[in-house]
Formats: sequence, structure tokens, C-alpha cells
Amino acid sequence: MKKISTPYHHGNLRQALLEIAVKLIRERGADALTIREVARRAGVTHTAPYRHFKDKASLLAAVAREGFEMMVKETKDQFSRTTQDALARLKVCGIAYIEFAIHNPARYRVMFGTGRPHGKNSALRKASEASFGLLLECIKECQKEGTVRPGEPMEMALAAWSIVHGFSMLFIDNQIREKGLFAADRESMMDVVVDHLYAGFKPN
Amino acid sequence: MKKISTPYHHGNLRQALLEIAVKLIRERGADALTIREVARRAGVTHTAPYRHFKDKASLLAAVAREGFEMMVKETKDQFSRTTQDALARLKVCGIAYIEFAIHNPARYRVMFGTGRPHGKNSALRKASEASFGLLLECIKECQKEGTVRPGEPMEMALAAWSIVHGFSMLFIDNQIREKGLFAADRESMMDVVVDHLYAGFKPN
DNA sequence: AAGACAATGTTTCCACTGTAAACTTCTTAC
DNA sequence: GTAAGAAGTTTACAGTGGAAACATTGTCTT
Repeated sequence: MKKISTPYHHGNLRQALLEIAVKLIRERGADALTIREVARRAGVTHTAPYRHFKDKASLLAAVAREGFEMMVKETKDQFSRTTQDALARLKVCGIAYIEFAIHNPARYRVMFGTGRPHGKNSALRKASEASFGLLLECIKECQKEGTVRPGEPMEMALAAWSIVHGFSMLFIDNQIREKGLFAADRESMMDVVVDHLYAGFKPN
Repeated sequence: MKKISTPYHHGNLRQALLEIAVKLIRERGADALTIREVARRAGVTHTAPYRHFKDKASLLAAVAREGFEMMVKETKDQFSRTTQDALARLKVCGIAYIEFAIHNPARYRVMFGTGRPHGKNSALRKASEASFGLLLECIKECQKEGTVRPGEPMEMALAAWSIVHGFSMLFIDNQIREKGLFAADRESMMDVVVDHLYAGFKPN
């Protein structure tokens, strides 16, 4: 039996590194992240992190994975507070997604910004698939319910994901505020964008 | 009178650097780009690029700016080949955008991936605004034409931009193929996604 | 309780990076 | 033709990612 909670030398360094990494990215941007600085703040040597992460990319992948897991969890939490129909849940999906991105911009960028595809890193891939799965299920349920028009659910999920992802990216990259779109507050902007999409999903 | 076309020592090094940078990003990914390697391939010392770009970020910003300009130009070219209504042009906007992203994934990622907002770099900002402006104008024209329902054009442009941007990002990050969505070919996927959005724009 | 063993952290090392400063060499305007 | 400024070079430095060999500590077996 391995006691996970018991500290070895440092005391759950892996988790500490992840938290420090996120904080650092938040403070100085994603590419300013440095393994050495993370180690420094954790109070360990600059090579200690390599016991827990193969390399820098691997550390970032772990941050990303955690992000997907958080996102799924938060969405599900919102679900449980939404006792309504599937359409309501579908909207929750969109809103929760965007809210996550806005509240965790640094992490969000890591989740998608790396450029290099998740490829082999199956843990990361699984986490991201879980997130997509949530959306897909919602759409299927809506179709059963009759609140979303028939059609290949995959394609509709793709469209839905595209819009919330796109909006999130633009928002956190400041492209929106820069273009003088801050007339409306954030929440109503979100609603507008999401509604435009769902308008295209309506039956009839 | 300054003769721009005449080579000094190297011969239009600035442009050469830009081209090499893009090629490098294409080959090895955006963060593998190194000023020294760019210089090496250009056959100059590793500090020569600093005569043309303040720093690495500045070089990347120039690559991004060029990208926006290319995108606008290509869209306009497509416009001139589209003698039809404004709605047709609006669709061209979406398709051309996605096509650009797909054909220039490396550059596209630089255009949006940096994380750091364009902020002060006004040349980059202007180029990106031109691209957004094209979309905005299309929507306004469609509204005049009656092929897009009334409503704040800014908001609709935002929605439209979100979806094409989101789709592009997901596509070039391989998130789509990874999720087993390659059933449809690229072109029909594009059409489907764009159509879902425009369905929400329809009058009535 | 006593080692053996694997997990964790450290030291030392290396090739490489971004960029500043002071320099040389070329181009062009006068 | 010469002075000035632009373009490219040399040299230097601190910081980085990561490999390798070493030291330490907790855990497992007996």
C-alpha cells in the first residue's frame, strides 16, 4: 500500500509544481514559464521537477489536463443545479465553458495554445474528450426532447464547440475589448453569442 | 530618396527573415522558433536580426501582421470573383477565413497564439481590425439586403468571427480529427459549421 | 529490526538561447 | 569624396532545458 498523502522529501511536490506553474503563467504569461523558476518557488533544485514531469511540455500538458477536468466538473456542478430540460443544460454547457475560459485565461490558453497536438499524451486526450462528450450528449438529449432540430449530432456539437471556443479565445486575447465591443457587459455578450448559435439549432 | 529594392549587405534581409521564420514555424512549431536559427538560415550573424526587429516577440508580431494582411487580401480576391449578393460575400468571408487558417496553420497560430495582446503594436492591430471590418461590412450589407435579420451588427460579427475562429483553431490543432470527425471531408465540414451559424442569422 | 530497493531530490555539466555593447563595413546624400 | 547613418559583426553574459551520476530517504520484505 502506497501512502499517497505522506510527503517524501518535499511533500507532494508534483501538485505543488502544478499550482505554482499555473500561478506563474497567470502572472507572466505562458511562454514566460520556466521549469527553473517553478522549482525555485517550490524550494527545490531546478532538476527536481524532472522526477515528476518528463520535460517542460509534459508539465504544461498536465496543467492542460487539470484544466479539462476542472471544466467538466464545473459544468456538471451547474447541471445538478439545473433541474430543467435538456435545452437548459445545453445552454449551461456553453455558458460554463466560456465562464471557465474567462476565469482561467492562463490555463485555458495552455489547454489549446500549445500547438503541438495532444497526440500520445492519452491522459490529456481523455480529459478533453470528456469535455466534448458532455456537449455531445446534451445535443442528443435535446434532439430527443425536440428542442434541437434533427441532424448529425457530431456536426452540431462541432459547431457549438467552435463558437464557444472561438468566443473564449477572442475574449481572453483582448481582441474583443480592443475592437470597442465592451458596450455590453460580459454576461450579455455571452448570451448573445450563444443565442445566435442556438437560433440555428432550433427546430422548424 | 531611399532605394528600397537595392540590397545593402545581404539584400532585403528583413523580408528574408520573415519568410524563414514562417518556414521554421511550419517545420518545427511556433515555440521552436529561434532567432539564432533564423539568422543561421539567412546566412547572417545571430544578432543581425536585431537591426530589423526589436526582439523575438517583435519578429513574431510581424509574422502575424503579414498573416492578417494576406487574409484580407485573399478574402477580397474571392469577393471580386463573387458577383452575387451580399449574403454570398458573407459566406465567402467565413470560408476564406477558415481556408486561410487551414492552409497556413503555423502562421495562423502565431496570429492568435501569442497570448500577449497586440496592445501597443499598432500595425498588427490595424491589420487585424481590417480583417474584422470586412466581416462587419458584409453583415451590414446583408441586413440592408434583407438576407440577415436585423440586430446589432457588431454582435453578429462577433458571433460569426467566433465560430470561424473556433472552428479553425480546433481544426488546425487536430482536435477534430482526433475526435473521429473525419467522416466528412474538410470542405463539407466547413460548410456545415458555417451554415449552422447563418441559420441563426436568417430573417423571419 | 535490518537491510534492500525504489522513489525522490541534488550536483555538476553542457549546448543553446535572447539580447546588450562596442566594433566594423557598406550605401547613400551632399 | 567625404560624412553620416544604416546594416552586419564580435564579444560577452546571464538564463534556460535537460542529461548523468550521485546522495538521501521512505517503504517493503523477511
